[in-house]
Amino acid sequence: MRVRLEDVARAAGVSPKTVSRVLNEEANVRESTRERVRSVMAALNYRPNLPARSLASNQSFLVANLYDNPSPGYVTEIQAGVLEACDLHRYSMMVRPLNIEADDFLQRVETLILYHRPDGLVLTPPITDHAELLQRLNQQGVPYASVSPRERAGTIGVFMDEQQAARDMVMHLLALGHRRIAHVMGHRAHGASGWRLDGYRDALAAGGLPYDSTLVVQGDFSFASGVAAARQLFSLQRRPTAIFAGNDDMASGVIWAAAERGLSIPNDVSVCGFDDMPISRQIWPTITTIRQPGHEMGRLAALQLLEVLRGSGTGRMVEVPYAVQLRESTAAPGGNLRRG
Amino acid sequence: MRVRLEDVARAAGVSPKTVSRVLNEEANVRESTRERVRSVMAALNYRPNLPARSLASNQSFLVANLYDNPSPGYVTEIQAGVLEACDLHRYSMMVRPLNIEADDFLQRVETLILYHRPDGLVLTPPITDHAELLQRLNQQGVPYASVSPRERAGTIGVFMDEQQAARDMVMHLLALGHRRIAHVMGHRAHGASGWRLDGYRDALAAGGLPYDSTLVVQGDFSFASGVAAARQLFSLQRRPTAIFAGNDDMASGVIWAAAERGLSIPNDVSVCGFDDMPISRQIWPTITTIRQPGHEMGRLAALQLLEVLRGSGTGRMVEVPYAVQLRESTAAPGGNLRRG
DNA sequence: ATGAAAGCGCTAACAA
DNA sequence: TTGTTAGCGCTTTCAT
Repeated sequence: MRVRLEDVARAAGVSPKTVSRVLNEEANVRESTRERVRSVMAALNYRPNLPARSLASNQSFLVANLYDNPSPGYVTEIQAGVLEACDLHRYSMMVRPLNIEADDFLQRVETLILYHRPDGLVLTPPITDHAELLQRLNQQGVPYASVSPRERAGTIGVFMDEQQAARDMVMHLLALGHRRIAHVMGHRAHGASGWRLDGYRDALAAGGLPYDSTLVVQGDFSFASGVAAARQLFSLQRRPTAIFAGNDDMASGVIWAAAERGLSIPNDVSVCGFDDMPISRQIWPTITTIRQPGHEMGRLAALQLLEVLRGSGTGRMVEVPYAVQLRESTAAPGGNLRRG
Repeated sequence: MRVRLEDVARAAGVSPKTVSRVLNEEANVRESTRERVRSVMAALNYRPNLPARSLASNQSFLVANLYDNPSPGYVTEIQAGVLEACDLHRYSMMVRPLNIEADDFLQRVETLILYHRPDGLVLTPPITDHAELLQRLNQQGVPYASVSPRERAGTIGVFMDEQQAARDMVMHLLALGHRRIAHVMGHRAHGASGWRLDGYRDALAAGGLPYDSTLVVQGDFSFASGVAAARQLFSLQRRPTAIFAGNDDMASGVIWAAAERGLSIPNDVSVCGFDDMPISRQIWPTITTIRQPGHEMGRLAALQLLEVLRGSGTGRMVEVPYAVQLRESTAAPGGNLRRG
């Protein structure tokens, strides 16, 4: 038979309630008692029964990670970070892919909450910005932490200064001597698309360049949209000498379209992306991009949530640093790339 | 207050046990009663309390998906499939990245099992082949289903005829006229590496070509190992005209190394991969590969497991079909590729 | 600082 | 086919 809390209590010569106190790190236990109980737990290899705890305490010790993101690299990084934080405090994590545009999106989240009763949620973009969902969560008192939400006020979680990062990225292109710089925007539903566009505009302004709307093409963060956008840009009378894509998938699409058209990168066109996903290191040339620490962001967001769940704090909106990752896809206009 | 099973019973004019029977799809309930209870459940928007069910029935309704796989694309596909199957039967899924080579690998799985008490596991390669783990699971009576295990006998889950697929892939190269075909092997710990090598050898034999060990290079399924292997192959006195990489990540590494060396693909060298991961469509040229239906495999493996868990069957080892995906990275030796 | 009693919401075992 | 009783392993509330 499995070791129960009662067995630990008997072996330690205390009441079940005291063992429970130790288990839950509650106050009002003498330090010597606490240690004795702990050592008995270890000796008996005791593991609390999660369902029993949940039933009695009305907590599930469960964090649900909701996402609707086409990038497997991003998703798994965030997941691993959330899991690390959950493990630390012995919470479980469940993951939930969703389709934010489906008719039954809210219904599905509702069912998840009613059925699994997670103590809290970690939201990732674009779910972070679904106004109706957030409103319901607030109404129902379901705690959540957000990764890169559009609206940071009144929310806990984690963010990066994406606008500044995008600005730095484009400043790098300016510093190389580019004057005709295009931008491929991400999906409208994502806050990131706006921030990255704003950073692009900031850099142009800082460089004394006018904003030219023919150089800004709508994409949706997918590889295919990067290809389409690049085809459009390459057909322009005056081709841009550099393209800042809103993420790495689109940047790889741009590079693909360049190859299709016989353009050499970065000789004929410089290309840069955003996120530092694996693909940015796996194509030729490797992509200059912005390093976004996905694992760390998942971990920090979950930690803020857990602070609330455990009553050990209120959680904050934490900022994480980015870094410009220079690789081979950017060079001075007409610059050269070793090619064999 | 939340709706409980007792509330449903009262409203339907039956005993709690009868409601429980309906909930668990047990026999011995008159059809009319069953329907009445169901409609009351729906009317009250009743959701069973999972912890209470677990505590009373000693089941967790939880399936854990264990993996140690460097490919995010593969992992998320499998995950989504497992989740779909779990949803169907109202089981939850938790995911668990692990490091199979860590000293505490077994310890970690043990802790997971003791703490979360999943009713069953879905294993993915290479965890499927960890002899000691399998032995323990069998000892402890923890049910599991495997995706592409090395040893299929006595196991339930899902597999693909990878050897045959690899053979087909290489036969395609032979059909194009290649006679000097290299192979980059995957990680030794993965059964897939062996099957794919065997398929390569089968094809050579079928084509009447000798096996040349200088044309077979050890990799580990990573992009970097593909680069390294290709550098080695490209340095050979007599360069291969085609390279069959053990997966798409390595194939993209080969293509990267070709670009580095100024070799054109498929003009100078044909390259093909395996798995049909997103990267195979996101680089130039797109990669000829074997389509492996990850989502479907995850789904089917989980369904076999759930059959066992729900007592509705014993589960089987299911085979799924593959398909050769012809793309732009393969052509006849000296063949041509449109390049602008 | 510690303990005793009650009960969380469901299902198992048994009874009718 | 349906119902009754007991109890899963823990935490809560309240007492001491």
